[in-house]
Amino acid sequence: MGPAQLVAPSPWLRFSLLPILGCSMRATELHLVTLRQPPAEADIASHRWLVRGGFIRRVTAGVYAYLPLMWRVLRKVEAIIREEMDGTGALELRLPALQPAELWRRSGRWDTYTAGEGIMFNLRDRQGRELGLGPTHEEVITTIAADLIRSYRQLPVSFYQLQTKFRDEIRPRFGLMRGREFIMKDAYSFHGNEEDLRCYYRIMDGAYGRIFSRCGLKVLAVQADSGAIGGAASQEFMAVAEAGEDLVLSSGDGRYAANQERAQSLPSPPVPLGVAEDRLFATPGQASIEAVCGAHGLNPSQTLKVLLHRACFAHGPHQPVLTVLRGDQEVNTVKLINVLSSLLADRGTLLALERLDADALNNHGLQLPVGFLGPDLPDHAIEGAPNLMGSFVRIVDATAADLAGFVCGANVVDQHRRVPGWSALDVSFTRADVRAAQPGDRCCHDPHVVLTATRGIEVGHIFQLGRKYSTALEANFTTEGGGSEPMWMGCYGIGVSRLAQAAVEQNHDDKGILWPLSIAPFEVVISVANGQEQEQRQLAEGLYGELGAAGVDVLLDDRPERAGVKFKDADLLGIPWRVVVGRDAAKGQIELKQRSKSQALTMASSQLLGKLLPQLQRQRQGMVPEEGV
RNA sequence: CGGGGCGUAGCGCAGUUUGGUAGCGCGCUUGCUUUGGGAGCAAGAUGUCGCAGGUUCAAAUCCUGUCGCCCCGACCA
Repeated sequence: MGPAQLVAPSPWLRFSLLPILGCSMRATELHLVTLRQPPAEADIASHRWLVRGGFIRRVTAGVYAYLPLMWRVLRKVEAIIREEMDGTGALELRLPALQPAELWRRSGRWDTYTAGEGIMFNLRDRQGRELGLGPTHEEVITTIAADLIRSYRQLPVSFYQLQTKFRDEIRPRFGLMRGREFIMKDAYSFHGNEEDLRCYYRIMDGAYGRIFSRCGLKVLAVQADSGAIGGAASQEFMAVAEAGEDLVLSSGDGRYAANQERAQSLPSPPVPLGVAEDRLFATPGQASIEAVCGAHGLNPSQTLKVLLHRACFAHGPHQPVLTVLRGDQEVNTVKLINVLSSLLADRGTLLALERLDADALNNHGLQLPVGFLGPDLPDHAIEGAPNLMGSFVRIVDATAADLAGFVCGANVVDQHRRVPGWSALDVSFTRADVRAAQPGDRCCHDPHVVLTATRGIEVGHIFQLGRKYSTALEANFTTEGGGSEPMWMGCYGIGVSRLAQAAVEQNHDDKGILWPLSIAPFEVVISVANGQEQEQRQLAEGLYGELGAAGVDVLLDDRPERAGVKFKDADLLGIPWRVVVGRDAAKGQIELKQRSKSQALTMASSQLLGKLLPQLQRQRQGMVPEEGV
């Protein structure tokens, strides 16, 4: 029979009796459900801890419920984002998630996002109208801007929203890292000229740096590919983490960092190969570069690698593509897609690029000497294949094009060929950079510096879109001179829910999460070691009231659990500061401990606020606490 | 979409090969004891064994289909 029952006979009554204490809360009211065992669904640390700590629950593949603890974290992240966005002059609004296909057809993205990548959830309503759930909002905001903005006098303007986004990911994974429904901050800016866009882009760049740093994340800003969204300059913000899905290549001198999709580097020089005359030689069963090199004492850089692809465009037949790289290089499909897109711009959007390996060729009804292909593979080799029309688009990477003599396949099984130079081959190529930069490659800006690899989680991406969408959607404004021009646009995204999980990925140990204070669900937890002791309860209640009144987000762990359980849970939840009210409560003494430290500090309870508040102030501004606490 | 794996209590799992009353640990409920790092004892509750067909006297177990989930790959502001 606890005293609580005397005060509040109905569990609902207590709400009307609650004093207003900021965002403080009692564990008995929080509906805290932690798991002792790691869930089977989770594969990476941050996912495991978020589920074990009772922050999130999976509803279906790639779709999560944010439980009250997580919601507190997300609200704090959002608050930081709002402050920084408002600081750039951006205006918050909220756009619909449900969008008409018509808008996406006007920008030309409906097919890419539904038929092509298939990333947009789409549906027909009862009248047969086609709709999509927004994976991004360029179309809607551009239409609105076109409606609102008439004159250069109204520019520039920037809108942002915090909203649920939908993407039908082929393989959702890692909890909130790659979900099919997630929270995103997206901002869109409109400008009268390109210089103004560039200027605001730099302002956003700065705001992004502050947002991530205030959220306690270690983030690398890297050059990025613009992808399906289009546009010119673009930069990604990568939270450094082993579990990250992206590979970042950066130079030790800090002057260059790029997503591997985009990264450029100097290839290693090839081992020279003098070829006196063009001749065939037998390579029985040697269908790989390694096999040929091993058997004939060659270096891979003395050979050519030939890859076949099938490019599916929105208009026109499927295009066969033949790509040549130096034997020691790998293709970068993102670069290849970009090259093909611009080369065949009249075919519309490139919907898919399928690699034609031996199996795929078989499925297309073709028998080619795979493993023995040469750059001069004749066009008639693919005649009769129902899904491949016309002649090859032939692309040669610079590394291959620059070779004087080389070894390549002879287009005959078990035959390779020594070729004295490209002039010996009677075919023409488009020269392009389609090779993947690799860690260890020399940097373009300084050949003495090599690229190193870091894995990262993309938590933000900013783009200078230019006038792609404003042109397609006729978002024009009247210029000072009285003419009419499409507006210049930028867009700026932050994966809010992903950011929160990235923070966990960067800040955990074997006991649980270590939230950065600025986004922790609570700043302080008061653990009552033994809730049956009158002195402990009273002292804890007093401190709870004081901290709450001082504007601290404090959790009072008043559950009827043993001390060990409360300590384990406090560590699991990752609350940055813990106040233990325990055996010395009768003497008015308490313990103060940081989640990240093993040492606790014993002090009189009257000293707590004086010690703690200045430290909290520092940490809220993104600084580390002083030593000795 | 290709390859692999898994669906049994709230969570983690055994049982499936060889068909025969549905189990273990944690959690949950009640009581007593305990009370500073996930307590002890005792008593208890909880399952359409993912779903639908089929085989059989009998199916968690065998067969067929189907749905869902996880991992690898492909893919991906």
